[in-house]
Amino acid sequence: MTETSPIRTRIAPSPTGIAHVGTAWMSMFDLALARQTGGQFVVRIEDTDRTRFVEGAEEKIYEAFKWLGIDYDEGGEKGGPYGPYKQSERLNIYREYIDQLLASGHAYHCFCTSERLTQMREDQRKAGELPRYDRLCRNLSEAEVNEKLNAGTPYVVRQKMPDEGTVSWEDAIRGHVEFDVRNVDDGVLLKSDGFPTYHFAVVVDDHLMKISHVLRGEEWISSTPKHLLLYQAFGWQPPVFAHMPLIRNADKSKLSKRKNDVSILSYREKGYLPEALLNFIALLGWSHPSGEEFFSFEEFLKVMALDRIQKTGPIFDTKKLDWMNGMYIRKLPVEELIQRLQPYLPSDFPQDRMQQLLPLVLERLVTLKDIEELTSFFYRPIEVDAQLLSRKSTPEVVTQQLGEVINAVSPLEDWTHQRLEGVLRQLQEQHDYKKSQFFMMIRIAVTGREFTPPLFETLAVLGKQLTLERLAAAKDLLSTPKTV
RNA sequence: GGCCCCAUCGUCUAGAGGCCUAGGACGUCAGGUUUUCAUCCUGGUAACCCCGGUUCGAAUCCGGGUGGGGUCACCA
Repeated sequence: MTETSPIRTRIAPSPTGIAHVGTAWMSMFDLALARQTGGQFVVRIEDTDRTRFVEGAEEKIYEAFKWLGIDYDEGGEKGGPYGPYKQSERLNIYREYIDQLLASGHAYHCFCTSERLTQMREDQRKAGELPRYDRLCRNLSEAEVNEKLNAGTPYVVRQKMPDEGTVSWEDAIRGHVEFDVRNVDDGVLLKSDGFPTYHFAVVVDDHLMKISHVLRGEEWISSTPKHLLLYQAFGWQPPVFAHMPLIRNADKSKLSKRKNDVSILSYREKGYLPEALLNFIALLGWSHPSGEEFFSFEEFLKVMALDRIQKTGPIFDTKKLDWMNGMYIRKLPVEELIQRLQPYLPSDFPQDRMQQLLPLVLERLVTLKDIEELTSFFYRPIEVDAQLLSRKSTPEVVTQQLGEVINAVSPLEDWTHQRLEGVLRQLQEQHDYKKSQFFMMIRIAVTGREFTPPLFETLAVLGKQLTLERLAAAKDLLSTPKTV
């Protein structure tokens, strides 16, 4: 079997926008195959569409890979022995191979204008036929072709499909797949601007870069016959194809940025840990042989095998990612967590109190970014809603209770949560106050919120001075007679 | 519409003929712990698309339906 020989894989992103989670997902599998066999994982930039090129998109991809820890071997910013790894820099190479195809009769010049093609498709649509090139230029004589060429007529080069027969391959994920060539169009190989189309460039590059296994989305299945026919025309050995399922939106359509957040870097911005994201997407369409759900990227690279990849397209539902991220955060050693938290801390965050604050909110963090929202009342002025404060009682009672609380805690010498708890519980029991009302009142008075970390610890960390100030302010808030 | 791919709880999945009265995880619901939220613990809810066939036996194999998806560009 081929398992023992080194596998060379590649990811071929187009710099047309954001770094896509699908790219990272596919790359994980590519990397695993390469690592397991001592092969290489290559990054090739497919920038043959000048109209969709986005400045900076390529850099985003490298940045995303770096953040995730997806370490490729060749291409990208690293270069390598089969470069250039950017298609726009390989134009002369494609030209050379196009000429080869033209000479061998596997391709032909087409001078049809886009207007004619549009009209042709329109007519076909009206006639109920399937839209495809009518092969008008396929039988142009050499003289006719030369004449047009000499006249400088714009042209494209098309692939000459066989008239009949079938093309098939053994897909590593789907098994035997077969197409009738009569369903394959005479597609464009070289565009009029001199750039190759994806279909042509991908075949030439994969061959020249010695890619042995092509992992790509299911969306490419229907164009694989074109690619296979090109390999045949060149007399090249095609790679193993493995068509992965398509990740989907909730409505089952192909994952899109319109319906989902598919930007890798935006997950970083939102405070997700790269290891959590990686673990989460590894579980899409694949499962660990042991049934484990939590495993490191290293572990994944070791145990991944194509035969555990599902054929059905998984829906990208990040609910589980939220849960997983929280779990990963809580498993991090405190010192490391503090380091990871740094980029998400607001400028006014009291770094010197991190050791006190973190334990209070640790189990409430879903993302790293939550740290700000969860701790802000410790170091920023609060706003207390009078209505909320006396919601479960009356302003009079609350005013009185707050007074008692102030009297009870004011004398405290050691401001610890144990002492605070002792004093306040005693007060509550002494008057037989309803716990939920009494403690919630204090909570709202000193934090302005209903949901906070445990009350006594919160008070302890808040400090005596600030606690008393806020209690007094809350009391004033209610006792100040409202003038109508 | 042609061609192609696919089909297990709401979601991610286990399952490669009997171990399945279909397992796990997330979510959700209920309860416990608790001064709130969260964490944690316990329990519940919930699926093999349909119809044939093969077989002693089918979630698993075959066929047909149905459903969903992809693709039909000088985009990838």
